[in-house]
Amino acid sequence: MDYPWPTANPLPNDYYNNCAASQYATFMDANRHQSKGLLDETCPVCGDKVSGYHYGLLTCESCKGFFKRTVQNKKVYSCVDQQNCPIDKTQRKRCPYCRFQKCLNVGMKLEAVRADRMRGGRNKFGPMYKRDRALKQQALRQRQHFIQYSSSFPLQIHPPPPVELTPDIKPDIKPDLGQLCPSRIQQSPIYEIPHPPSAYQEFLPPEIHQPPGGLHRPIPDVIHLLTEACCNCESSSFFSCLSSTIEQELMKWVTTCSRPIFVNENNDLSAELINVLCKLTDVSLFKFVEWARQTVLFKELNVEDQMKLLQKCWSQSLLLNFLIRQAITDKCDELLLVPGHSITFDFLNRIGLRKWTEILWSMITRWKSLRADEHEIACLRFYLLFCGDHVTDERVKKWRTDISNALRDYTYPGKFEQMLCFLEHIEQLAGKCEFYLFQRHLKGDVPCGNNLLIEMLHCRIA
DNA sequence: ACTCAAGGCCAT
DNA sequence: ATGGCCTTGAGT
Repeated sequence: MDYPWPTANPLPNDYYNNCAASQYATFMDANRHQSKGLLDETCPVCGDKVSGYHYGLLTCESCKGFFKRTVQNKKVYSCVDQQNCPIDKTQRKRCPYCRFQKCLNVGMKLEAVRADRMRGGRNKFGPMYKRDRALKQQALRQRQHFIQYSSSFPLQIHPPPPVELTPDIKPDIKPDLGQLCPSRIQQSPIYEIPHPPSAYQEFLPPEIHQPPGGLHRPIPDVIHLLTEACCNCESSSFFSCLSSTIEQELMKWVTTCSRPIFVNENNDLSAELINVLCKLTDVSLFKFVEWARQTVLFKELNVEDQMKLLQKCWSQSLLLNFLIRQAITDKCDELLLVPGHSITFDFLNRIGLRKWTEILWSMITRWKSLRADEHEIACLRFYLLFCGDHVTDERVKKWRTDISNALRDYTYPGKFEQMLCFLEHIEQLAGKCEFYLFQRHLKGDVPCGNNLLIEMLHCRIA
């Protein structure tokens, strides 16, 4: 059926029509209405108070009436301006053309207006409303869980302090990754590398004193198995895929923004930077899940158990992978992005990320001091992988015990405890990062495209 | 019997 | 034309 009114839509129609519609509504909802009930929300068209589900989504009473009148009476509007009039509670009457366009753009459904004008009853959207409600409730519960989860940790990742880019640096950020750490910045006398960092000491595991080498015991069979499974998880193909994607994303970002914005007006990571970081995380996450699902032991589990384990460990595993990669590089004053591309800590400090730099630097330093070999790293990877609770398969608990026993037997006395201690710190930091990302997600800073990442943020099990 | 998303009514 | 409130009726 053809409609005479505008149907311009910034997203493909099927984006709204499929189940994505309710997910989108939930996502938008979660952004706008963090701690309120379903009806304490704002209309996606004009921002007025929502009165219920109307024509596909939660809207206010007036936009419901407006949409109904427009469709029923087949009204044709025109815009006297540029067809981009602002629509809010006070100005919604000004331009019906733009108001109706916005109704369509947010996903109000023409087909929910009845041609026969029959009153009462239910339509085909009933199940969608139900599903949407359930998703909102789930999001609300998870958000509350995150808040509890977060408050149980003493450390907070606060926004970094404001650090102005010095005028001589700004024009030098060119669309070339090599330019991210130009030698002039590295040699700048103005900023000191936080060496050693003063903050976040309480966050660190104790100093590790490595005894002389040669204290490892024979390698248990289980460790051989795990080491073999890990040897290709950061293989060249795996890493080059990740590397080129990261490079492309960074390049795209640096070339798109005439001057990259790293922190926003609140001195928090800018939405643009979060956007890039989320894309990188999403790719890393995807690769990690891909590796886990085909790896020894894990692949024997049913999908439900696999999901539970991945939901529990994904952020910790990504952080551990990051630390492992970082330890490979010799430079102690640089953050390795991908092979061949690094950013100096000094540069990160300059762009306002000092607090983040300090945390990462501390973790990297302590990880390096652990001097874990490939067998120990494999054990830690799998130990994290099998740390999830509420798994139906009894073998998971046994595998976890076997791994920790094997690691204890293999390492020299005391190192096993140090490693577990380090994993606890990884868990804390990963939890903080996850919570921070979830908050940014609620603010709408995590782009919809990061499907796996968003799914993980939403599916965190209490 | 109750819910709630449709359409209808009518003061503004 | 708008928008707050009312009526309706299939689904639960």
